[in-house]
Amino acid sequence: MPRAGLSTQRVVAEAAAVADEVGWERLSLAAVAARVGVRLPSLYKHIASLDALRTEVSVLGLRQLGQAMTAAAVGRSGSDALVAVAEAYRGYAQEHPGRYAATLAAPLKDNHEHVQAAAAVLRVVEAILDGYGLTGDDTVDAIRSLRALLHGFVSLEAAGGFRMPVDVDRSYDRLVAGFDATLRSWAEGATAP
Amino acid sequence: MPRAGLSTQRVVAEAAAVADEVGWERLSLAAVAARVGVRLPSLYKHIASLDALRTEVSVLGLRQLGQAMTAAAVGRSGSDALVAVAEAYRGYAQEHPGRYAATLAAPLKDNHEHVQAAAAVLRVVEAILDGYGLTGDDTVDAIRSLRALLHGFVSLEAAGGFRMPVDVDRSYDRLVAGFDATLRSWAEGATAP
DNA sequence: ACGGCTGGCTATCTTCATTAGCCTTATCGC
DNA sequence: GCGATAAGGCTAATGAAGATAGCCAGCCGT
Repeated sequence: MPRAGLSTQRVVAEAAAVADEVGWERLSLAAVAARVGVRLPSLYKHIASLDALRTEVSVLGLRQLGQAMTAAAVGRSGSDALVAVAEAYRGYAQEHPGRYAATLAAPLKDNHEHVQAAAAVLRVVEAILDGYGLTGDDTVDAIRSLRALLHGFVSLEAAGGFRMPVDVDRSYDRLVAGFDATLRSWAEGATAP
Repeated sequence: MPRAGLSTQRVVAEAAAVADEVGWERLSLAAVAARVGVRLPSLYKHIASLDALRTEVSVLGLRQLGQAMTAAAVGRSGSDALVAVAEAYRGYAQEHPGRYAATLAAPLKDNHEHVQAAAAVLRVVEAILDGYGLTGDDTVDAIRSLRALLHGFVSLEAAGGFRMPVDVDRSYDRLVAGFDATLRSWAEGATAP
């Protein structure tokens, strides 16, 4: 019996592909095993459990999402950076819906790599908001709001929530532009008095 | 063997309770059967399948969410209505996380009741936005943006995404207030020239 | 009382995650 | 080269869960 030449990396990558194809919630060891051409129990030589595999797919997704966002942010600042990162965020979620869903679904507890990857994403967001001159709790409100905005739009879109015959790209652009204006007003309010 | 006195209504209600307690993704027939005190196959006298049950829980959630939003909106308009409905939306999601998750997860295809319930929610949102004097595609952009905002914040909060030691209520209020301002600016832009 | 529908049940099948244990293939020390 | 050893496949078996078939008791209207 020839060896399949698997590795944890490979299994995680294939699992991510399965998640992208059939949906994060339908990711199963059976599907991964079939895809890589081994019997199901063989996977246990490379992963601890289905839950562990899911966590690793989540980490992979967070890392890739962070990279995409970082790449979009370099060389830009202020509104330009905001728009570019928002675009990259949505683009990643559309290209890799399974991985994207994975980034939200995980425990985030006591997993160093997971915390690291999540922190990297957060850092990009913080860097963008730096350009708006926010202070104190305003920064936290802005981070939360931006994440809510991006995630909300992207996940509703993925769930098929936007059925009206109006350009979805345009709606997204306007949402982001509106938030840009909101951030500016927050900054003004903080520095004015 | 005494009859348990079940009904489709009852099974759906108990399934909703299970979803709220253990999470939408962990809703199982086994858990529902154990909760109502019957054997698993007995449930099939009242529901067609697990998927069908999930759809019905989804409809229940949409209806209740719509009622909560409608109740919050009556007697208010403009910013007041927006803030009140946003509060009701988040409140429902916090009280019934399983049902809330259910409202997003369903197919929405060829199920009349489901479409009806979703339309009721949409109607409340449209009614609120009416007060801002938006026109044409602006209305669609606003609907999508508002849904994205509310859903994004609420689902990130439910996923444990807001860990920083800053008041989450405040962040939500500011996000909603910021969007209120954005809507006003859209309306101005449309009527100005 | 009785015939039929209704709503429980047990038994069985399938799929999937998981564990145990075998056996072959690489690889490393000599 | 060559054998020891670890690693990476496998089959077999267990248990949970969804789904189906078919039995049988209670409740109904006549």
